[in-house]
Amino acid sequence: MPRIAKYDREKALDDAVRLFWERGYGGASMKQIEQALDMRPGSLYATFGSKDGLFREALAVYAGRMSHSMAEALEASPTIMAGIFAYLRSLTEQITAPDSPARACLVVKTLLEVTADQPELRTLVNQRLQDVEDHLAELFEQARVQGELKPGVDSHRFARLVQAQIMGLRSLAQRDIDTDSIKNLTEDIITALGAFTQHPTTH
Amino acid sequence: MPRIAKYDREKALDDAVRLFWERGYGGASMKQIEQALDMRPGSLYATFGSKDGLFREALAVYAGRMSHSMAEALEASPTIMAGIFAYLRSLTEQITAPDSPARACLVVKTLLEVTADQPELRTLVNQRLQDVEDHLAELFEQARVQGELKPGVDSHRFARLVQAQIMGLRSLAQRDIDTDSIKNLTEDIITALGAFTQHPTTH
DNA sequence: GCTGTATTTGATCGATCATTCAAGTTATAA
DNA sequence: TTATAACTTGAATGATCGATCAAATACAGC
Repeated sequence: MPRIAKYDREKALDDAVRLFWERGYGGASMKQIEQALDMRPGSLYATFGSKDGLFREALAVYAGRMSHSMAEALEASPTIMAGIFAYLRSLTEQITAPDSPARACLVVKTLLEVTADQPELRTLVNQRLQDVEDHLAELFEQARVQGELKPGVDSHRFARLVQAQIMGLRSLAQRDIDTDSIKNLTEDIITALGAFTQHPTTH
Repeated sequence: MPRIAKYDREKALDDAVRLFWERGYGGASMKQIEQALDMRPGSLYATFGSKDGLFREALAVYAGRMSHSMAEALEASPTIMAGIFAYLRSLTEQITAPDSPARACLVVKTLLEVTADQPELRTLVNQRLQDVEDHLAELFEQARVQGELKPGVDSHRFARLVQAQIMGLRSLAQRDIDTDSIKNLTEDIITALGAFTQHPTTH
């Protein structure tokens, strides 16, 4: 059994995430992928099957990191809503970092890029976003029971509102805009969401 | 002086808006443009110069319609904030219409699609979004003076919040999601923005 | 109807797209 | 050391990209 894989799969996927995040699925050519991953076509196709296959794996890595980042913020916070707000602030730090490939979310970029003739990719992206909604909804259901949310707040509906806030924050941050404005926006979003929270426990 | 222009420029641009809105700039090939506009390459290039030129004109038409739609809502409303909320509801109706090419905003789709090697397009899109921010900021400055906004609200900062809300609403609406959820989201966004408004005058 | 010119057509351009694969290289097992 | 299998290389594939242009077409003025 000879020849160990020269290229580190994790390293390659990390480079792929960076490239796809920066340029989008259609905007990243195989030639650019070859350069970014320092792999030749044969190795790429042997390892990932296709550009589509590579993108799927890169998207999974990206989504895993995002959800890990949210989990961290939640663990470090006393309440769920405090954790959500901490996550928004941490996310703002991440995307305003000078080496961030983009500020907008890769999943949302793909959602807005994908067309009807890529049904599998479309389904995949929708599933990722549904998963996030479901995860948020579970959290908010707990928060509701614990009295962190105003009476009558629907957890799934609130989850979609929060998801829309994140999409809006990160899309607006994709504009040529200064960091302070983005941080102010994050604070304003937290304030706006305050319309749905019970106040003693949050902020 | 023979030969009158066979193809109606407005009709052609309308078709171009539909196609670009649905498929994005990179996702629309010249072949598809030829089909959608029922024009052959020579005519297309004689009329619009390039794919880029056609897109710029289509984007201007699109942006003009959006700003017209907002102006309509404002005219029909007693206060500025009521007009903004009416616009959000009208926008929701528009994008959930069965024949809408997409729910997400063409300008935002382009913002998330465009890369560093398209600096003119990037600048163009950023300028459009800055124009919207400036227009909203003027409106909110009026609203502030008229007591529609809570004391201390910064008009430009609030304008960016509202722009982010629209981006978030329309991006989330791009998911495979039912119309009722989108309408609920719109109402929740209006509720959330209530954190910045003086209440007797709005809703 | 004829002439002249603006417009349209459609073949064609070189470049780039994602992908394939035969040949070469390298490391392990015997 | 040799054999073998896994991996890498890079040229080549056909398709499609945006764009060009000579030839055909259609309309206004006479």
